[in-house]
Amino acid sequence: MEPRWLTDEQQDTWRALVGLILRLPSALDTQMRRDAGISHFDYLVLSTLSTAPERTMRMSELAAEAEASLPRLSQVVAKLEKQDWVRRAPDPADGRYTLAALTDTGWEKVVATAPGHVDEVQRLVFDVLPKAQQRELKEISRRVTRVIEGD
Amino acid sequence: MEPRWLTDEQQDTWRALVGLILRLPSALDTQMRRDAGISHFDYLVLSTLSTAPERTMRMSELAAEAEASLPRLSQVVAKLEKQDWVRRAPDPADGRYTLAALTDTGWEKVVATAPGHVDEVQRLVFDVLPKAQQRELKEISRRVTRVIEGD
DNA sequence: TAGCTTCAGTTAAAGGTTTAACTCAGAGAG
DNA sequence: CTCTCTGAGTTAAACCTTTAACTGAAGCTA
Repeated sequence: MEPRWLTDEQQDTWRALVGLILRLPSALDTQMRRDAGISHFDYLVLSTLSTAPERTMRMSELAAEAEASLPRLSQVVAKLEKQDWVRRAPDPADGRYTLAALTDTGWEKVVATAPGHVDEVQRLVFDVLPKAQQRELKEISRRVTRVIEGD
Repeated sequence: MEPRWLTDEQQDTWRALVGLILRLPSALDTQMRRDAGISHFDYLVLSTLSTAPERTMRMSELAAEAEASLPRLSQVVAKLEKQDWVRRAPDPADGRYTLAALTDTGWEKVVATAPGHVDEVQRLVFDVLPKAQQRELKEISRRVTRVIEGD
């Protein structure tokens, strides 16, 4: 069974994509650590919570939205809890779930941090891509993540 | 100075892209660990070396091609050296540089591992993207990484 | 030649992530 | 009612990555 080797064209594309997935995360991290003292993933957790009803979500829901494993989320939320940005409590409706809630100081942290983050996203991504490519990027990302989810 | 908030459309795109950059690396890692017992980054280092003249490169060159920091590369190469896949020696032409060379067993490891890797790349990326989107993906990735490099 | 500087590379420590084992609440079967 | 099963969440250990400090080779200046 002969493997399906990449064409030269595909190799170029693949190398470019690998460059992207290796560099973009660390670029986002750099900006967040420099300007807000937290990692990009910390911010993702806080900002995801900030958009939820009551600014509260179950840990497992939050993990799914933030594309994280539950152990990873658990560690990070423990850290955020020490800063008093998040608080955890068992779900009164079903003790198996844990509700994570954004505190007022956590909300303030998001508000203070969001502008620098969106500026960076604009600068790194949207400023350099014409509208048509922005549309393609959404479609491409969804198609690839859909396959991965299917596994 | 009002921050340049993302439009709804841009938010969708951004979320999709974040999903991609969080999931694709771990999907690649999963396949490599399962089928070859090494990380995707280990493979990237080995395969990059395998394409170099004499299968030999300076550490700093290799770090640049593999988009890695030098400390990270140094650790990984130390590990690969223990498996006798790579050997290091000072550059005779200039003792400040270190040459990393792929051994014969290292070459065999790449040959044995490549088919499973390319199959996975085809499956996750190229199989789900029409040619036009493949072209866009290359262009998009290059534009974004170019900005990041510029920093 | 001595001494300063620069830069490649390694090493050590701190922090983050993953994997596997464990705890515990609720649901269902007998 | 009790036993078992399932699945959410935490914890511990191994591993990996980053940051900062260190080593050592070559070049430059006096």
